[in-house]
Amino acid sequence: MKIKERIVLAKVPKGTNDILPEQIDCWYYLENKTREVLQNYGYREIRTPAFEHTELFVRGIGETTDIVQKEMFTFQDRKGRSLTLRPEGTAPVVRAYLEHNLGRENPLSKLFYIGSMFRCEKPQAGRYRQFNQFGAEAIGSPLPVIDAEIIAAALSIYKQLGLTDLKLMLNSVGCRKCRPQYLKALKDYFGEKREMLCVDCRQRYEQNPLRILDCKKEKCQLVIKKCPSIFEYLCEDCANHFNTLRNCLDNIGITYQINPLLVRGLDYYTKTAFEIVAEELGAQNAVGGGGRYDYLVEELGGKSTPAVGFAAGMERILETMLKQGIRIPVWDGIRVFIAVTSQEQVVTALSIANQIREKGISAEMDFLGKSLKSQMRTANKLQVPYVLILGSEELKENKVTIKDMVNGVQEEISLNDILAYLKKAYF
RNA sequence: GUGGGCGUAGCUCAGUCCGGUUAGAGCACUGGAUUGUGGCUCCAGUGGUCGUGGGUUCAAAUCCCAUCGCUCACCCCA
Repeated sequence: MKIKERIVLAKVPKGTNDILPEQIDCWYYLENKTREVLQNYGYREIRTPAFEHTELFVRGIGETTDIVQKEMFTFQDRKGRSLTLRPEGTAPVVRAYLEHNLGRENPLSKLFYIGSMFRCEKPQAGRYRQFNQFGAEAIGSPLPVIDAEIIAAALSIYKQLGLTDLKLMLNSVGCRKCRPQYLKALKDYFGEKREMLCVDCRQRYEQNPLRILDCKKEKCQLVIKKCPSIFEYLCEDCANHFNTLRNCLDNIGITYQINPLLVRGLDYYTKTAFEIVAEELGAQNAVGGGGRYDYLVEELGGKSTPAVGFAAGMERILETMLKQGIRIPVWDGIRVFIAVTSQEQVVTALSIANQIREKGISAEMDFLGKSLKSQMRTANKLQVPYVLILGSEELKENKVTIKDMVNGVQEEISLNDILAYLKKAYF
């Protein structure tokens, strides 16, 4: 094959990554801890397809959101139906909840997922086109105590992973009743000062004034600083919800920072909105976030059902773990290497290797016809604690040499004693 | 979509400013250092159209133009 062709063929698409064997232990560790913690909190795993009908996301996430407007991987199937690779996990979970009537079995469904999400953005640090998230959704309860629980579950995962110095940011974005009034107040406020806002914010002013609060531009910040606070406009229900949530969090020892400017990019949030940030990460510093979405189930065709959820970015978590120097347990590696002194013994070697493997001990041998010296080098590179050396002399007497690679000592043992010897070494 | 930085061996990079032997180093990889034995050391070897295309020149990794890729930031998010 020509070099030029190889350059294109042997290259991942932009914004995607291979996870190589040397990195896989991190992923196992993260996934296992996540499952463990979420199951302890009573959440059950659900797996939904990697793609859905486009309409699900348009309706669920919101037409005016950046995700829907410019970040979705949308394509047509052969019959012209529009499908989209899932850009987030909540809408698919709610879809599955409705499709399988999970609410009928159980008035409260506690579900979690782990999987890849897809967004067609320009990649940068901590942002990829295919990335992995885990998340949890509690569908069916309007009570603030479930908000507190799901926040606690998220924080517990980070804690179990050994992460420190994470900040929980908390806000309420109101509901159908009170948010329109706040939006009107924002419009009134920003309307007078429109000249001082950036181009993007003038656009946001028309589409979704709440988003202006998120703008990081200095001149906008000056205006935002003095804008009306959401907390002056929350209705009684929302205010009570928020206060009770705070009370719950205080009581279980979770510290948080109230940030009235915290606005999430998905339209479905109501009442509680939160974000968990790690300062190490720089520009893309959110390792997780979530909130309540009391209208989403209804929006997707179900009956009115309150719900709350969160999602976390797994690449960002691993990145933070790396920056915080957290050690991750790795695979033990191969325990026994079977070396041969000549090719006549390879079949015997294969047979012995399989016997060892069937007892649950990992074993490896040479498949390249290498010299004994070179096999020993391979064994050493694998950091194998024991090497079995099959020599013609010993085999005549049904014996093999077993070498302890740590202290370099070797002895001859009978073929029948191999398993007993290894078992003694490992159990 | 907008801007900045960077593309030389599998990896980390030197060489580029100021054009001039056959493009280098370390690590990694392969083999060897007396019969069938790893690590340390020593020796040798494999590996590069210097991202790609064009231009200037007697001569280009080096200068100019274009293009692609990577990366960081903005926007937004995980």
